[in-house]
Amino acid sequence: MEKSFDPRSIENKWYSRWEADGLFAPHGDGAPYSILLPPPNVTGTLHMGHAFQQTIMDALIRYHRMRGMRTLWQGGTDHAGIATQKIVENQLAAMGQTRHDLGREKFVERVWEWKEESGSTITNQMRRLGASMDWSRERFTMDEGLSAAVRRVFVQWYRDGLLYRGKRLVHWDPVLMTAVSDLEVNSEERDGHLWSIHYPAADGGEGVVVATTRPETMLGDVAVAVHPDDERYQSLIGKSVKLPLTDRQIPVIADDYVDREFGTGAVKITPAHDFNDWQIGARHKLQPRIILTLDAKISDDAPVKYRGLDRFAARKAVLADLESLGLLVETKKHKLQVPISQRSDAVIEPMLTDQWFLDLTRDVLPDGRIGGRKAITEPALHAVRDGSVKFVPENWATTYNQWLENIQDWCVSRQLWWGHRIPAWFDEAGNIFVGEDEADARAHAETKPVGALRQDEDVLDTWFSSALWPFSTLGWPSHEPVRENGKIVANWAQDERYLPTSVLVTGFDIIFFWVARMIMATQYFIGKVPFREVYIHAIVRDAEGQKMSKSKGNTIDPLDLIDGIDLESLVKKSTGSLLIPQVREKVEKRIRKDYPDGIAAVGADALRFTFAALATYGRTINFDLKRAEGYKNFCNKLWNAARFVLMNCEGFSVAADAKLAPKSEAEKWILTQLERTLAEVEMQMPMYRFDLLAQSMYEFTWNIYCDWFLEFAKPALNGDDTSLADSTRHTLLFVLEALLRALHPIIPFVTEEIWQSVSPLLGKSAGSISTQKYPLAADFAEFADVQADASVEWLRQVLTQIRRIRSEMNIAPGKTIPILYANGNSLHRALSRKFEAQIAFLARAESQRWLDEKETEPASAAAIVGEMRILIPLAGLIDLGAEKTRLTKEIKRIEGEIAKCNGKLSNANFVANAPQDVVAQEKQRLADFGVQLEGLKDQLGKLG
RNA sequence: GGGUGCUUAGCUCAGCGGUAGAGCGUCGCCCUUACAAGGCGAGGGUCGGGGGUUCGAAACCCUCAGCACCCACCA
Repeated sequence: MEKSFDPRSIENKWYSRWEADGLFAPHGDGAPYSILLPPPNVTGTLHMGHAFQQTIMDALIRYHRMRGMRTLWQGGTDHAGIATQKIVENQLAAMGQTRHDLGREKFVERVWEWKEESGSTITNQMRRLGASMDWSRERFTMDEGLSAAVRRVFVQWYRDGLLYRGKRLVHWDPVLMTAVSDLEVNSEERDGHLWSIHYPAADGGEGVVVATTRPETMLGDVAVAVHPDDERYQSLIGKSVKLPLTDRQIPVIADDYVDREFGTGAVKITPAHDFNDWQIGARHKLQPRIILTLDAKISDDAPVKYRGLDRFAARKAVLADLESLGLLVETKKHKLQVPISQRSDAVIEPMLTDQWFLDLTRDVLPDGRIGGRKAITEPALHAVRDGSVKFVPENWATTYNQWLENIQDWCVSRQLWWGHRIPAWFDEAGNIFVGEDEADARAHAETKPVGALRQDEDVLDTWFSSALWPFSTLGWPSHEPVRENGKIVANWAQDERYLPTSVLVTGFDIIFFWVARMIMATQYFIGKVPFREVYIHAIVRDAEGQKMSKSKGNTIDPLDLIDGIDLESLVKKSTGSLLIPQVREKVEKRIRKDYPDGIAAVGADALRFTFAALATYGRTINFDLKRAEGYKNFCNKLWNAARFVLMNCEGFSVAADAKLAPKSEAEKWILTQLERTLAEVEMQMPMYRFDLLAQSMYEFTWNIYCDWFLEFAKPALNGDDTSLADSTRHTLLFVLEALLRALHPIIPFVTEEIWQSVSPLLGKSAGSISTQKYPLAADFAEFADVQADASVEWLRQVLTQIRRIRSEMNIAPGKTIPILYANGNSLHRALSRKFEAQIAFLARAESQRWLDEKETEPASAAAIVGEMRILIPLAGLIDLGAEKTRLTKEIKRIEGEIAKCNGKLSNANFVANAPQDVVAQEKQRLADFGVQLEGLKDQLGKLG
């Protein structure tokens, strides 16, 4: 083995070998264990959040695979409608083209080309990370099988009366020119104004003053509303007012939606351009007036003067005209919530358009097939309530429930070109025909089509196909095997055993978009929940806690951590896509400050271990490069421990069936510690506590195995007792090999590389460590030895005490010292004899002996372990004053502890009420401290 | 307006009823033949404030303060 661990030289080698050997496909007859990959969008490259999530999934998959389960990690990518279309449109824009220049067919071809490119970038990134996904089953949300599932679902829901088309007010993105769902709209607080406008009465009276934040929409006003009990306006209700800037008169209506305290207590009603006004308009049977075009300009239904003006220009014009008419009563600064499109940052416009909706509020199905209220949402609520689907951490169930309980119908149509074309056709009379294809639509038609049929131009919301991911990827609705390039890639009837999947690993940001919708769709069509557990992980942010985003330039490509990147390349990469010079400058400055030397390569294993260690139950993870560097050192530590073991086992090996027979206390101790660590891992894995799991294994590897056991082994290996040396070799190998298996799910590459060298010495061999069994605590229970554990704990205390004295007394590390023992009992004598070699080696003792009862003690520095005293004679070594100071300080500390113990034990309530073992423990502590204090005081006295 | 979290060492975070912890950073001493990407040792916290429950609270309850995030139609 090389002196230092070099991730680059092993990672590619092992990944291609695993993949070529087909290790990632389901094997064996174990119980199924399956995970669905949340399909990444084909919008470019994976970011740290993906890498984090995929590391967690891969660790789970590898762990359960090694536990002997029939493991499927089903993956693929998502077409990501708007997002992907926008990327390609931006590319066209850079060449001065729009999608309309190409036409729909050519444009979609173009997007497919981009999909291929981005898709392969993504799968390459996943491979570099070590993701052991079953690539033979990779799917894409727009491939043929999945498209068939989309059509089937759409048609079925339509025929069940749950999908309908209607003219409704929807959230409209006037830049992208499409409807979006309410989930795709963010509300942002902006500084705006509240304008008060005077609407004169039609009969020449005073009229009314209305308050609005959107004066331009007054052109579409159809009424003014006041509260029915508002005394100020009683005389106006039922009368008309003149709508300024137009020649129209509109009625004053009464509706208790109006808040009398706000503004003037009178509200203009614009049903076509405001969600609230729409409701009021409907209640009062008012005809909406549309005064905006789809690109948010004033339409031809408004007065000539304003036609064609953009909505913001129109606002200025309207205000100016009102001002000059003396109708603008007041202009006040006002903070308001503005709906912003997540996709384009454009201000959303409520727009009256024809769209398709999934009915999520209807109570009863026409044929009563599912029955009960809310055919789609009720079962989804129920599944979480009765524990069929369990959220981890469980408080996310509250979020999920509240959303579902207040859900609105889902607008599923989008005015885009990239996506699943809606399987609906219109005849020349505007009748709708729905079917999986045109023939099917005709066959199910209730009326005879008038003239030719033409398919709906719109596509489905990208989340529509995502909702079907749990079963569409497994081949549904075809019960025939799905073949691609002659190879069977999925067979529904056979693969149904992978449903429900074992766990969904995802972020809380898509509980509504995706998690809830998968539960709804899968229950509706398959009659099963899609997954038993939903592990909601944290969102990855940068070291300062800022959300990672390309526009901030604080994203990191996981590959740049794995392979490293120099500063100039990093700057170029991070600023390349930034168009605004000021932003680019800022980002560059930040990068030069944060990464003055670029990013050092840490390798995939270290990155993975970092993710595991950061996976707490919290909501955010601040990714810190320093952590990754630390875990790179961890990999190196493991590597070097293995080198040490192999160096000391040259020419040594045992047969596969050779029984381990540990001879020394140290060997029994390390096996006991291993068992304990594995028991912790077994607790933590089902709870998804990767942070604790990583910590347990880190602690065992570094602070137990390396820091202590390897050191204990050295004298044994170099001593005269060859059978002890061989036993030690066996244990070194045995524990290391188990440790490698235990760590493999988190750090697969380095463990594989080392295992290939280590396992043959234990008579094992296999193409890959990943085909080996995961080590369980039970496998090591026979070696657990409480006695040895206690003995070695004693030894560690002795050594720690001596080392501390050496350090505090400034004894040069290389200098050997004489050690005297005093006051011990027969057990201490036995232990000191047993560990003589270890103490000599690890404490650099030139001699060790017990003082006789009557022998006078030389002036010494002393350590107290229980009632035993360890003396290091001062002659020439020790600063007497320093030792006195040290003892005094220690005495003070112990006295403090004793006071605390006494406080508790003298409290009658404590003794009476606390559990017996707690009281006993406290008494023991007091006794121990007492012995120690006595020893320390004695020692201080002896120093004069 | 509803909801969900968070506040513990300089930083990032575990701990969630019985002796305050980890990693990183800091400070000493060491190139000791697995590893200087390392070893040995040290320092550092009235666990956001205030009440309460309890023999005992960082942990449980109440309350206040601050910070996040999510949902929601006040023009």
